[in-house]
Amino acid sequence: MRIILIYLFRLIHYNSCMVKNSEKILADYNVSITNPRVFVLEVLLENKGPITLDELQSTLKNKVAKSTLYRVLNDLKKINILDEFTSPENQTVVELSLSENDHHHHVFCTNCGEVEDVTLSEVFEKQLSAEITNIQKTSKYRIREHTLELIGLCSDCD
Amino acid sequence: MRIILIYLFRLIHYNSCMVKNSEKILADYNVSITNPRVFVLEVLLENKGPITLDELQSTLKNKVAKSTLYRVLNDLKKINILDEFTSPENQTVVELSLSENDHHHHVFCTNCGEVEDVTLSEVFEKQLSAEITNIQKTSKYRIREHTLELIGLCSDCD
DNA sequence: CAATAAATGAGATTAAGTCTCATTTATTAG
DNA sequence: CTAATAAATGAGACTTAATCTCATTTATTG
Repeated sequence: MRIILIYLFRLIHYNSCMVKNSEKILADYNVSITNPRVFVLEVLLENKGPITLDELQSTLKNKVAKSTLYRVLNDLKKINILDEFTSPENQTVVELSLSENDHHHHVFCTNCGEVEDVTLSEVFEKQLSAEITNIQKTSKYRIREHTLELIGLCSDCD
Repeated sequence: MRIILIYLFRLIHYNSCMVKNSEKILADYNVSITNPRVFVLEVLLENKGPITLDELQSTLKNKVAKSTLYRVLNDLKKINILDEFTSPENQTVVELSLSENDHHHHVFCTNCGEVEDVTLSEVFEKQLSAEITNIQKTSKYRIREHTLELIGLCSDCD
């Protein structure tokens, strides 16, 4: 019983923190605090990492209308705290990017579609920058960004 | 006049080669040789590199029905000579991959949507393999493939 | 060349994402 | 706090890329 109470307490505490965070984020970016925005942000914060739109939608089913979900995601993209990309299996994936300096990449499971963040070593990112500098010398492109996608199987599907 | 004739000769020669190549490819893969398949392959061969579906479609307009174009592309994917991917601007891009050993990457123009192939230096691909090996040690994913996307502006849009 | 199987074209269908508009919710001035 | 105004939402219509259906055409095989 005691364990259950502790668990419940933690759960409530945890969730209220998420709500607080969500509201703070919206306030910080001068975006009005509304239920749908808080709900979406909560899920994105709790998830901690990239999430497929399918998963996001089914999590929020009956809480946020489809049109509103897409609108909220576009709001978050506009204030530059949401990344959106397409998986190799053509699923739309979405991820909060709250801090400037969290450059990272993604690894995809080709079977179940799960995605996770991957951070490359500093040494390697430097090697990569050097390579890009070299490529620019002979390329007609001015390169501003890069993304490395790793593709494989997660332990569940392997 | 002579120059024009030489040009025309080259053009005809070039095009007939493409047709030949297209038919040979289809024959090699035991796929029956039909007009739509030859038309699509010709465009992909002439283009020499990645091409957006929009561009492919407008090039083939009135020659191949939309449903057939998609079917032919799926045929080529099935025999494993066509790669398909999505650009950062959400355009579908398609590219022939005829030889096994032409591992390469892509650079995208965020303005006009143009895409080109990029080949990384051998040294850097080795550094990349090493980094992936390291990542695997602590990751729950078994990594089978990787793609590096470079994003920027082409000289026309810069 | 005839019979059979495969591929095509035209348009219907599906599903992700956007748009519209009447209603609800948030913000602001008093 | 309340009324007036502005912004956001929900429900469902609309758009568009991609797939599917089926009658017709084209390729293949005997």
